[in-house]
Amino acid sequence: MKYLNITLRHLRTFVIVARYGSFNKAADELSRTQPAITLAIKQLEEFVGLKLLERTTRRVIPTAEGENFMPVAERLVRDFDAAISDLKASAERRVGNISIAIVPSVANQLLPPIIKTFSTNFPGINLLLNDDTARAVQQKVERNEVDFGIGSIWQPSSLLKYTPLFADTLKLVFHRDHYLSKSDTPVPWDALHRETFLDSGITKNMLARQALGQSKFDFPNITTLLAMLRSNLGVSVLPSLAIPEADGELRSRPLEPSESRNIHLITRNDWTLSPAAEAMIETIIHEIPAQIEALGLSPHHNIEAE
Amino acid sequence: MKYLNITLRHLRTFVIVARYGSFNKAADELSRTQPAITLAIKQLEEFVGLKLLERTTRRVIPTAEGENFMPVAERLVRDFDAAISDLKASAERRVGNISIAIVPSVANQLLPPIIKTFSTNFPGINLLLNDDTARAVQQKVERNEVDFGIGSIWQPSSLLKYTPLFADTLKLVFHRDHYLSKSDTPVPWDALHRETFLDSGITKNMLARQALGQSKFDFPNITTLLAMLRSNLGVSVLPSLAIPEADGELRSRPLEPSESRNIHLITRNDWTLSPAAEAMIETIIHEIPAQIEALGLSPHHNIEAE
DNA sequence: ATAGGTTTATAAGAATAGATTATTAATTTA
DNA sequence: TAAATTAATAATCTATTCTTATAAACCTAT
Repeated sequence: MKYLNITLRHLRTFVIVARYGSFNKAADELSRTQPAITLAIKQLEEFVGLKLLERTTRRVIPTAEGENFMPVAERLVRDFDAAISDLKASAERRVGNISIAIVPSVANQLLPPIIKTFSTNFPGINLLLNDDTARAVQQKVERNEVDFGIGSIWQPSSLLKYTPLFADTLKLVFHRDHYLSKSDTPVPWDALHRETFLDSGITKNMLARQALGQSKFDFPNITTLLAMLRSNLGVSVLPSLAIPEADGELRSRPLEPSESRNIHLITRNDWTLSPAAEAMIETIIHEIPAQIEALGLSPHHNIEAE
Repeated sequence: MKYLNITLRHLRTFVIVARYGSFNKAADELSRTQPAITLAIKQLEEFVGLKLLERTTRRVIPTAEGENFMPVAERLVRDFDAAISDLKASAERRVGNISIAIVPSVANQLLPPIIKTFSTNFPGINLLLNDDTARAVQQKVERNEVDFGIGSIWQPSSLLKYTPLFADTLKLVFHRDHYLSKSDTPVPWDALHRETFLDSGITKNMLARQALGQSKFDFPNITTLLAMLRSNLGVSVLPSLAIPEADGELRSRPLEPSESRNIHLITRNDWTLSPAAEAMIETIIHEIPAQIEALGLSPHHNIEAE
């Protein structure tokens, strides 16, 4: 025995021996043999330089110091076990915290039922939802401010991994009094040149954008844009999720050729997700088909980056 | 790796690695090699089923769970170390409680300066002094009510260990008006037959007692006995420690042959003393010579039991 | 781009601690 | 006084936990 290391096992042994008042019973309880117990107690006593258990072949009782040390040792053992089992609990996804960055359209229309499912399945997990623009979503994931993001691709980054979730079809939106609302057939993109086009944060960075030329109006905030549309200032192109479903004033028509914004799950390449976050992602991927079905969206296509 | 046991060493390793952000630095700090650290972290992570440290070859940072676990692990390590070092501190006699059973004569005359020395050397130790008769001292030690006793031997017991400390010489005591006070030469024991002998708890159980025959007076309480002597009722034999030093009314003469009461340290055979008690005993044994010198007593002789 | 240096991971071997079996010594109980 | 129970000891074996050596991954600088 060179340099002895005292471990929790020594304390655990001590506690059990003191509790049972017997080396044999303790050995039994701990599924070890009696000499192993003798050794452990001996090591502990030698290390601290104190006799902790007074023992004859017939009786084992703690010395004064042993008596004092009992509750301390018990607490240490308990605390340790509790800490490890807490850690395991979080590994088993029973507890945890998740923060998600997400674009508002998805957050508002698609996510609520998914969150409901998730929170009944994992009641111990706290969820923090940040809605933000596609750009901010990407940045927050890059900076590790959130566990993962949901949104479209702002600028592809090698730091990030994009997992396509579904495609949000772009539609032309306008006021019900607008002349376009007379029909609901697909509108060719060219037709937009004739319209007052209201640009949004969403369309500003898209492929089809080039076809539109420069627009006079630019509303990064969706709510403002919708207000403009409601006052029939012009037309805009929006992903269907961003169009309020039950808005009596607004109408929309498909575009020709059909174009869509792909919504991705955005994670960091080099980062391991917490089990809680992983569980959330599993739920999302599992529930998405039912939701896009319900909202009449298509699965993803036209994937820009993988 | 069969069934893995997580120990504090794993937590300690984790804490250091997380703190330094480096396996190599941690290995250095812990005086182990880097692969040992890798293994320990791997074991911990496998056991709890969680990645706690996100590591590339360049950087080591805790995951969300690792971050949460850090303060917990740190506290466990700290608490453990504190508990062990407290235990060692008590082994180093810095704290403790001692209770002693002691005969009043020793307690009053011999012990005060010793206690003073002790309490300056070990300020953290509490002392409880029970004065009692020699018989009660012995009983209290037997029953483990005190850490040890100091007194004469009442009835030798195999349970107890007697360590002679010094010999308290018996003297003949009487009033200054008594005719014996005319001289101060040794008095033969035979001479006592002619005197009214006042028996005490102390002399009642002694060897020389037989020489005295049956006495008419029996005062188990020393104070009463002294009062009787002061009223010149008769003479008595007392160990010198029991004779008040500055009592103008009383006188004493040595006995011939000289007889003495041996004062012992009394401990239980089968019991380990607390370090505090052991320190006290060491002080007593160390200080006794100076004290018996000061009081003019002799070292022990005539040892009845060993 | 590439080479060099730094860092963690892996594999194999050695060292050490811990466990077990068998036995002894001691103490209580009948 | 004998039997039974219990802790201590000794010797052997097992398994964990180190170390050495090497590889793979990644950043930095030229």
